[in-house]
Amino acid sequence: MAVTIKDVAKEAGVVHTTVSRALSGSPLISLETTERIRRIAAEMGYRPSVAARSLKTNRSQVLGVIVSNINDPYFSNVVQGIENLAQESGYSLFIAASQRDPARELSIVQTMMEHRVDGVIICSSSFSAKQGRNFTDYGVPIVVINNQAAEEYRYSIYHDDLDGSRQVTRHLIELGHRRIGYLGYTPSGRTNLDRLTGFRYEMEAAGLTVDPACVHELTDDGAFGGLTGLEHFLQLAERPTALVCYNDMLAIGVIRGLQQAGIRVPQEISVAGFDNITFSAFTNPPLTTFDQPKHFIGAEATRLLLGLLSKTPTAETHGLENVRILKGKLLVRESTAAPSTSS
Amino acid sequence: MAVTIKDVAKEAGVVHTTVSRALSGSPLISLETTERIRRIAAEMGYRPSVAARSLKTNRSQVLGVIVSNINDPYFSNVVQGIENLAQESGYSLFIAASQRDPARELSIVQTMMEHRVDGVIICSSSFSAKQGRNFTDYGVPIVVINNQAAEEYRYSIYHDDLDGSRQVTRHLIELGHRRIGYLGYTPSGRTNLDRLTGFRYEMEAAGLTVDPACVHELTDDGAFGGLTGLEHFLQLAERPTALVCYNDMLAIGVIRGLQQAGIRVPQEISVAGFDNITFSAFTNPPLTTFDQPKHFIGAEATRLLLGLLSKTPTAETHGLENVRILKGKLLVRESTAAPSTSS
DNA sequence: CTCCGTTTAGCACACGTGTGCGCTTAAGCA
DNA sequence: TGCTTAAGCGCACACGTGTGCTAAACGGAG
Repeated sequence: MAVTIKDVAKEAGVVHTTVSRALSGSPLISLETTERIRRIAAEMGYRPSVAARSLKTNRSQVLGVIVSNINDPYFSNVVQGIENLAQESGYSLFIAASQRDPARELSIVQTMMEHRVDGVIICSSSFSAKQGRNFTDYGVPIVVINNQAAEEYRYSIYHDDLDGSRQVTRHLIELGHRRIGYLGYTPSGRTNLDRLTGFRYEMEAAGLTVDPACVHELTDDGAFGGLTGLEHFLQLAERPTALVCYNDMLAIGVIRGLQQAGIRVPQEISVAGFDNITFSAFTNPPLTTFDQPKHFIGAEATRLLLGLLSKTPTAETHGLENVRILKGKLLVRESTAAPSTSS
Repeated sequence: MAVTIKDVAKEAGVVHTTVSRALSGSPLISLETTERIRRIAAEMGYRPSVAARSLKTNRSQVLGVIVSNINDPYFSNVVQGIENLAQESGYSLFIAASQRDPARELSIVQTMMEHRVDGVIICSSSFSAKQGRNFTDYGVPIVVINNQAAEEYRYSIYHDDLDGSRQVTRHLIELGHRRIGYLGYTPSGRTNLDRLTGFRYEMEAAGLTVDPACVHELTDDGAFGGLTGLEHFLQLAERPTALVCYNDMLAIGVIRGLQQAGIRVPQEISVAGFDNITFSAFTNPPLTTFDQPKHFIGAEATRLLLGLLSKTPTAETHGLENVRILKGKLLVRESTAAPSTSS
């Protein structure tokens, strides 16, 4: 079908071996022959078959990327970071969405194994560690991003959610809020836990108590989750004057819900998000949030993975940081303000 | 490294061909042998090498997906539709972002050719037709989604932008608007042109003239583009009372800009978007837009491509629709209303 | 008991590429 | 001229899988 190395060889009047060496720049072939063969190969539009090559070399030049959901502004930012670096380095990307469905996770792992991906980046907080083990058992290196099963994996990139959540909470406290609520999302596991812990930590540090009724957790992320989550807080006899949300999508839903209820943000209630997705700069009012370096996280994960690949499997991976924790920064916009004095 | 078909054969005490036939369910092998071999293969955790297989069969079980930008809510919706169907059908996805950069487009095409993808879905309005020809020249089928170079490709899925834009415009006219502006995005080519044409068509049908100053086009999409685009309209001596935006992202930027300028939406000016991305239900006010069936578009493109693959290349592709035009529906929310009587 | 048909499994080769090793040719030197 | 050496290139094989053809085993019929 396509033009092979043998076709090029025939055209150049040499054997395919010589072509192979010429294209890879082997010193065994004279410079002029190399030049000539390369020219002919280019003219014929020769493209090596990765399939055949990977059969010999055991390298597919493909990285697997597993996300929960492609259609999520947070992940697509991270994936873009991965893609940029991978493409520069000559790697292609298999992207698959697990949808947090175990059957689908299994299917993804099997397919990626069959394709002999060189490495995997798991960018899904809830991906089962058992499935991950399938990769490592076969010598396929894995880097995880913000995964809940921290200890199960050797190489990982994390965002310092605890620190971030503390900064957000402290910001609200410094504005004068005393009764602050937290709206969480349990399926993300550790990530949610860290953010909740940061919230609690800072509240206690300020000598404030956290009313159990002021911590509400959902199993639905996304803006619609924010709408339903808000109802809980509105029903409270004593409403909080500020809300810390697990992520921006929830916060966006909360703000929308408050507007529908005729409650002004931030005059009557302050709302803070987390992640800084593109849209959070365009809500009304613009959302105060914590800017997570999403693109950079993706790039760092890729860099770590490529580093693992360049070493021989047996060599000591000394010098590579196995776990990196990245920090973001607080982004104060207009959805947070001092509480009204009347309360 | 991994367990091969020969390892299984040795374990089962047969030759590798027998294993190959047993796994593919060939009638040449007795039922009991087949069962036994399958059990052993499963126990050993055997996973066939797609690389080796595709060498023989010339099928890689991989589809290439090319988008302009992964980090775009419109595309990620479409890609999710593609991914769902592809995974069901046992295909994996190579996803690459062109970033509207010709050098990067070339690199993507070459890489995908090297991996011998079975088919390609181009979901980037501006992808160069010259690059596309590279695929078809080598017999790799292509399906394009909303591409600007309609005629260059044989198989394509389109959204009826002309119809959609007419519906949006008519909606505004019926509300009583007479002076309506259009904010476009030229790099998307045909898509933008269709939406502009639909706008003009409906204006003329209502006997309204389109002031050239009321048509403004950008080379930057995204919400920030909306902010800068709005400035043009605010500087006009006679401002339009309604704005039709090329997409939701622009509209979101426009709404934000209007709020910053202290102009009320929709009381003083109505704003409409296009695409119905998730976020447009959560702007303030919620955005009137045209709901494009993004997920379905992706699924249809995949279905078309899989259909092409199931036929032999020489067979007549009779019965397959080469071009499908899908329709969406108008979604009236709260960012549009009758113009104030004072104007 | 032999012959033939049927079922089952093995042999050999091919796909496109990379690599160790050996062969040919020319040049250098005595 | 004959020998050594190096340069340049080809031969053969391997990677893991699929397929056409062939060989063996078995059973039934004459």
